[in-house]
Amino acid sequence: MDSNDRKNHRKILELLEQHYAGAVSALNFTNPFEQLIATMLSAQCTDRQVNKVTAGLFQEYPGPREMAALTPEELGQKIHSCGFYRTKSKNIIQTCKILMQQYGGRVPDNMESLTSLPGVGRKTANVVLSNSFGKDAIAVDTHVFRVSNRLGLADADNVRDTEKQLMENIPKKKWSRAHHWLIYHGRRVCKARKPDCENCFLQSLCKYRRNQEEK
DNA sequence: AACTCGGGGCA
DNA sequence: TGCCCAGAGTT
Repeated sequence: MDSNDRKNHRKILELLEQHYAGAVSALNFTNPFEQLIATMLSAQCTDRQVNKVTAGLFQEYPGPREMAALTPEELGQKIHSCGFYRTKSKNIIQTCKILMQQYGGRVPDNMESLTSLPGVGRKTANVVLSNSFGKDAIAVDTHVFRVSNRLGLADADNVRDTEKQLMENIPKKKWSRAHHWLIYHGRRVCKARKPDCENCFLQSLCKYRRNQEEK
């Protein structure tokens, strides 16, 4: 990590911000409970599908008390379009019951408690911690992992190292937005299978692109 | 590491 | 029609 790397990181972040400044995440919730449930729903389905479901869902069931009273069949019907609905409804209802029984109806604000909830893994926990509780954390999903590695914002073979390196390489002020930029870039341009390097505004700064050209 | 869960959107 | 999606849990 030398001054050239830092300069490169800074340029990449500037361009990401410039390019995606207007892009707003549909999965951004100030309310920790809403953030938790929306993120649990978002596993392997598009943000649009989640967004379609959540508005009405939170209107009708604003907290764990109300949501815990649903049967898996009832909730499954409501979240059907998000996929994996049987697993998700079962986990969400059980999580709501635990929130009521063990956490006074509130969402815990630490990693250990969050990941002990059924259906809540490290990524979901970090989204809640950083987004709704203002904790120092960056959630790393498949897009963030892949894109940050390709760009050289991280060089890691596991999620925890990516988290650490991103927190080192990105100014804290930009963490939550950078998380969104990387995901957005991963969906539109830096795709897993066929990255569209020819049309990428970061190609001159990208480590992956350089490596490809050397081949 | 390799499964399973899954309906919906999109080329 | 086939492929893939803001993951997590089990084997």
